Amino acid sequence: MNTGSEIEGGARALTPQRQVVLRVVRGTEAHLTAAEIYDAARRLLPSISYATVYNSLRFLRDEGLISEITFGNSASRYDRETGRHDHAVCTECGRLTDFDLSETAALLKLAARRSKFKPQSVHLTLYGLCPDCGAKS
Amino acid sequence: MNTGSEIEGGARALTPQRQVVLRVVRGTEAHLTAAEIYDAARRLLPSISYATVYNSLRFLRDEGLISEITFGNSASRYDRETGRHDHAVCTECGRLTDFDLSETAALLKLAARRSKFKPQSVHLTLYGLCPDCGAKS
DNA sequence: TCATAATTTAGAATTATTCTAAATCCACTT
DNA sequence: AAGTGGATTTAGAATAATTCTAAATTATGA
Repeated sequence: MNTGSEIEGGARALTPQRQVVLRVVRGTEAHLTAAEIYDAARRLLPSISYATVYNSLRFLRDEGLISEITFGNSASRYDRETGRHDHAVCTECGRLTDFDLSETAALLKLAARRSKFKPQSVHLTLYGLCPDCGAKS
Repeated sequence: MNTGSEIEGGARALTPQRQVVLRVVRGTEAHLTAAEIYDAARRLLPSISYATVYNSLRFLRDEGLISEITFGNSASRYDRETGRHDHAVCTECGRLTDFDLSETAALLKLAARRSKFKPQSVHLTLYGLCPDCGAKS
C-alpha cells in the first residue's frame, strides 16, 4: 500500500549511500557539484561509486530533500535549500548566492497569465558582480 | 584604435560563416540548439564546420547580436531576442517560451540590495505546464 | 608581394552525465 | 535456514555537448 508519499516500506529507501550524500549536501551552505559531493562522500563511505552519487542525488532531488541548480552548461550544483528562493550569479567568477525576494513569488500569477502556462514555481536570477569581483572593478 | 565597441577594423569581423549562423538564428522564433543551427547553416553554406558554428555563436553572443539560453543540463539554445525578457519552461515537455514582464525589471534594485551584487540584469523563469501539456492533465 | 593576424576546418579531447550488466543486499516466504 | 524477487550498488562503457588543437586558409595592410 504505497500511498505515494514519503520514504517507506520496500522501495525508495534511504540507504546508507543516500544518507551519506544527503549528509554532504546538508553539511554546507555552498552549492557543490556532483564531483565535489563524490569526493566528500568517499571520505565518509570509501566504497561509494560515482554512479551511486548521481543516483542518490537524483533520488534525493525527486524526494524533495535537496534541490538541483543548473546554470550555464557547467556541472549541476546541489543545494540543501529546498524552499522557493532566488539566485544571484556572478558574471565574472561564477559565484552563486541564494537569497529570497518575497516579491518574486507575487509575480507567479502575472507570469502565468502572460505566458499562458499553468504555473508551478517562479525563480528570479540576478546576473551581476559579486561583492569580491565588484570591489576589483 | 579599437574603441572596444561594435564590429570594425581588423579583428572581429562578421565573416560569411558568422553571417550564415546569424541568419539562421534570426530566421526563426524558435530557440535552436547548436546542432540544429549547424544543420540549417550547412544548407546555406555546406562547407561550414561544427566548430565554426560554435565559434560563431560565441562571437555573436559576445557582440550582443543573439542571446544564449541555458536550462537544465541539456544543450544551450540560441535566441534572436536580445532584449531583456523572461522565460517559461514546461516541466513536462521542456518547451520554452519568451515573454516580458515589466515588473521583473523593477526587481533588479531590490535583488541587488538583498544579494549585495552589483546588478547587470535580471531574469524571471516560470516553471509550469505549457498550454498543450496543461490541457492533457 | 610579403608578413601578420584572424578565422576556419577536421578531428581529437574533455567534461558531465547516463547507461549497462553483473553483483549484492534485503525483506519475505516456505 | 534456504530460496525468491525486487531494489540498489558497482565499475566501467557509452553518450552528448562543448572546447581544444594544429594545420590550412583567408584577409589586411605596410
